[in-house]
Amino acid sequence: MTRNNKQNATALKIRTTATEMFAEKGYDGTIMDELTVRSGVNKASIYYHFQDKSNLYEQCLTHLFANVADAVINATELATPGTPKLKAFVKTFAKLANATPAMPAILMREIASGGHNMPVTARHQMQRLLSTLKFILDTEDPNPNFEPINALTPHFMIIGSLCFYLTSQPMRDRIESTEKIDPTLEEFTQQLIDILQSGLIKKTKGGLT
Amino acid sequence: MTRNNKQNATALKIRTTATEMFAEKGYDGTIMDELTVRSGVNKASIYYHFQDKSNLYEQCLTHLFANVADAVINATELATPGTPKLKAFVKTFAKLANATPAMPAILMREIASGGHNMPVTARHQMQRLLSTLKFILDTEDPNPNFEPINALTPHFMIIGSLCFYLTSQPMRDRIESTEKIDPTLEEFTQQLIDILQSGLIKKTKGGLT
DNA sequence: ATATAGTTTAACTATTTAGTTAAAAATATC
DNA sequence: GATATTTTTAACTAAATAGTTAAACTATAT
Repeated sequence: MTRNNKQNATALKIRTTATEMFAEKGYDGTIMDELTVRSGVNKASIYYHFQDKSNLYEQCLTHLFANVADAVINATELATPGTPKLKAFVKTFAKLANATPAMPAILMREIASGGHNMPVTARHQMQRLLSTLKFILDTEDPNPNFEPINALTPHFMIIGSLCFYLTSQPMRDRIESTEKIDPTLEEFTQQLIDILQSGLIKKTKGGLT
Repeated sequence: MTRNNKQNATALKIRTTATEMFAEKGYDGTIMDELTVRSGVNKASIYYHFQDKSNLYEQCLTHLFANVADAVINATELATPGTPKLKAFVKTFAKLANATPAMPAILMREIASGGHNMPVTARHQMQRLLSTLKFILDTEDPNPNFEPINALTPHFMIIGSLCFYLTSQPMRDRIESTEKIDPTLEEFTQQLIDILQSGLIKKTKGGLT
């Protein structure tokens, strides 16, 4: 293992563990001494690689959100006529959020606190996602005739519901004792897609009051 | 002002300010000394009325969530044939969450951290909301023929999207410089209702893939 | 008016926590 | 393989923060 690899390994270990902890306990709830224990990296090493806690947080968030938007946007662009873009959008976001549970947790905390500690880069990624959804709904391809609508509503219906579903899973698991009634992520995602597609598509007969 | 009134006034002032702060900064981000400044109540008075920070937090959350479920459930029960229950559910929750912005913020933080510091009473209120929505979708009155679906999906579509919309408002206000494109809460709520009603209603022709 | 219980106050204490230091160890460069 | 550079280490410091104390104040009942 070369020095560069080792440096990368240490810094990566710090960032990975820190991201987990920030997601679990929030910025203020994350204690640097606990990070040294959980990461197995000495405190001064942390401060060597990342100048201070706030910088560490910033780097964690930047890395965390960096690939999400790319992956989702990429997946929607690859969507073939047989695979509607909206479906690709939802499915890819769901898959990524599930694989990286720190992302929805930190996103929820950050939004709840007005995004005051959210790095601009991270915020930009979320805005890119919204723009992409807006484009999908406007160009209505390959699904014809989406009703004109402000994209913010379906956007938050997707992001919001999936973040709530995923982050509430441990809580729900603790509650349900007798019957296992909750939908799986796949079921949840499919229902979400179905409702959105039926709800967004141009209707000949008007909806209910 | 009697002594009892004064006691109530002080305790109420503490709880109100603390709830605001917990919503803004989270549990660990809320500093007791800052609470004394913002509430104008001496520190020892806080510890007199509430034994410690964790107890104060518990009481804040209990009070915060206590009336939300009641109000929403009450509104759905009062829904007349002309006012669908689903619409009443969404509109009432939206109204309450908007009037009490601490509620969605704290809910998001708590769910993000696995609900480990959420008082059972507060959690029960959220479960009551879910049960109510489940009942609405099952009894399909006065809207006929809701497609059988696990209520968790529309539940999180409602709660999740509204929490995201409301708590992200300060963040969005900071960004948008040129054009004011975001929907108002009323518009957002109406779109949400429309999509859900169209998406949940029993379809003769099957939806898209 | 006074005794009593409830309430508020300013100053204090103990602990936790972010961040530092200087030396040792590992690694690269010559 | 000696020398310079980067990285890691344990012990330390300064500041922030939760919680305490004992005295002063207030309202109410006797």
